[in-house]
Parts: sequence; structure tokens; C-alpha cells
Amino acid sequence: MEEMTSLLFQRGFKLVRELESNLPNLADQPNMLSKSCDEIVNAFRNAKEGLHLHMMFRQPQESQQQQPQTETSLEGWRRSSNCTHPIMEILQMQLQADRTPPFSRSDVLFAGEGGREAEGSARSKSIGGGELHPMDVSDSGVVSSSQRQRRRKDDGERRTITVAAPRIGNTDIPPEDGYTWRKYGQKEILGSKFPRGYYRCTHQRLYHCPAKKQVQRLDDDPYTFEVTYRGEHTCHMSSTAPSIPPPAAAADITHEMTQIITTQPPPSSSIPVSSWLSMEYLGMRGGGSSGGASGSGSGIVLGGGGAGPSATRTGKDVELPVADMADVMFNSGSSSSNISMDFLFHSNDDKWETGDKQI
DNA sequence: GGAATTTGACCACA
DNA sequence: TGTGGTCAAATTCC
Repeated sequence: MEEMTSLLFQRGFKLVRELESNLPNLADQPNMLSKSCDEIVNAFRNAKEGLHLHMMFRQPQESQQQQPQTETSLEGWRRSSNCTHPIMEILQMQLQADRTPPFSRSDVLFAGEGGREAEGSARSKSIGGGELHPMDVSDSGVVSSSQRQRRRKDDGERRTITVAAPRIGNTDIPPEDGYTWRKYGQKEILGSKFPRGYYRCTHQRLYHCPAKKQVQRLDDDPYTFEVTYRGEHTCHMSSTAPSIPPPAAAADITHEMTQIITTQPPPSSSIPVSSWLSMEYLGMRGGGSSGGASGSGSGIVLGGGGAGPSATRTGKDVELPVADMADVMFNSGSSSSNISMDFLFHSNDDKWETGDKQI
């Protein structure tokens, strides 16, 4: 069984290698790229399941801890094979996302336009849906009339997720989600012990990005944040805008990086890696079908400006290897870039050996 | 000096 | 009218 699983892992690595070598050709073929990524994920998933079964068979008495063991299996294997490649992080993330039982997804509340969260908390009543109030607002978001007006109503869809806060260090820091946010307000909310923080996309002014989020710490669990996203990021549609994964995927990243997320992001969170890597998905997130750049892929430059994803001030300069990888993956196809998957595989080429066999 | 955060006040909505 | 969401001046940080 172990041998078989090892073979499956090796197959995964082989696919990674193949993807790497074919990347220049696939760069402008997102569908093929997606497919390759899916294959890689499937290979590792199969390996994981093999390990899972093996452990169940070998350690039935420890069934309560099967999942963590399974999860650490990949990690352990990765370590034992000296593989420190970031893609392994991604694959592990994906595997964990896939294994999350459906019931936990119910914790993720997706309220569509005008929708309400099913949550019955006192907080949720404040989150009402609605359309953007038509106002005379200039590009910079400043009301042009002399009388100061404030936009209300809503900017469309709300997506609420709950994310665990770090239990060590500064637990006041809202979980990193791959985007950069600027806090523009904080308010005590009736019935809540903790104030609600209001954030907008750092690039709101530069790119008129309407994305906002509210971060509310749960009363009954101070280590859990309820994060409500509003509006879609349009900043990554710019050729100079920072690159970022979509919120849902980003939430997954936070999830996996902290290892303490309590809930799964919406259905989109379980989308295959290929889906959120795909141009289509990025385009969709970036403003829907109206997004001119979506589809061609050329308009989406991941990390093109060098202003890679970082945390807000509180978590400044937090590197996101996933975004970096996406950056490399999508930019490596461009003619001038010398950065390739080698960046990701950097000096660890040797470490891609599995046991005594190099892939 | 620029950007981010804080915080009190303003405004829209239920 | 109360509450949530936003604005913007003041402050802090890098």
C-alpha cells in the first residue's frame, strides 16, 4: 500500500514536472493549464486516499485522528522527500479543502443580492441587502455635490465567511486573505462585545475597486472572525494592479496557512485549483462578463506591478507563496520573463527526488 | 512625506 | 429615532 501510494505521489510530481516544462506552451491555453493542475491535484488526492485507507487499516484505534494524520501524511512525505516546493503547499491546501465534509460548508454564508444570511445572530440583522444607491459620486468616490452625502444601500453581493483568528500572537489581527485592505472605520455594534471593523480595498482610489469587507469578532468565540465581503475586486483587472487570488480562494489560503480556520469558504472554495487559476474564474471575479480583460487572459497580470499581496498594516509584508506561484505561473509564459517554475523549484531540484528515484 | 489607522460626527435606512 | 455604514480630520507609523 505504501509503495503504491508512493507511486501515486511520484506520478503527481511527474505531472508537476511536465507542467513546468510545458508551461511556456500552456501559458496562453488556460484550459489545458487548468486540466494539468486538476490532474496533479487528482494524483495527490489519490495518493492521499491511499494513505488514508492504509492508516485506517493499520490504526483503526486511532480513527478519531485519521484526518489530521492523513493531512500530515502529505506533509510528512513532503518533508521526508525533502520537497519544500510551494506547490506542495497548494496541493495540500487543495486536498484539505476537498476533504472538508460538506456540513462544514454550511457555516459559510453566502447571501446573494438582497439576500440575508441565515444566521440568526443580532449582528446579521444589520447586514441588509440592497442595491447601490444612485448618487452623484465622482471617480474618486467623493461626492461632487456641496452637500456631503454618503452612499448607503449596498454594493451588491455579500459573502460572509467565518475565519479563525490566530491563537498565538496578536489575535486582534484580522485574518489575511490575500488582499490589501485599508481600514476606514470601526464601530461598536449593538449586541456585540467586539467592534466591527470596516475595510476597503487599498486600491480603491487607484483602480476604483469597490471591494469592501467587514470584520466582526464573534461574541461566543473571540478567536473567530466573521468576515463579510462586499463588492468585487476590480483592481486585479489592471495591468499594474497587484495580483491576488479570489476572495474565496484566498480565504482558503488563510485557512490553510493558519491551520485554524473553522469553516469552509463557499462552494467556490472547493473549486479545483484549476478553476481559480483559470483566467475565466479570475475574470469572473474581476467584474463579471463585462470585464473586458476576461477571456483573453492577457488583461490579467498576476503580480505584474510587483506589489504583491501583503497583509494590511497589522500583518505587513506577509508573503503569500500561492500568489507568488500564480504570479510566476502566469507570467512565465510571457516572452521577457526569465522567471519560470525554476523560481518555485529554485534550488530544490534535487529535492524533487522521491526516494531514490528522481522524477 | 505618504500611507494607514483612529475616532468622532454625519447620514441613510428600517 | 436608533443603529449601522461612511466620511474625514487628526494622529501614528514607516
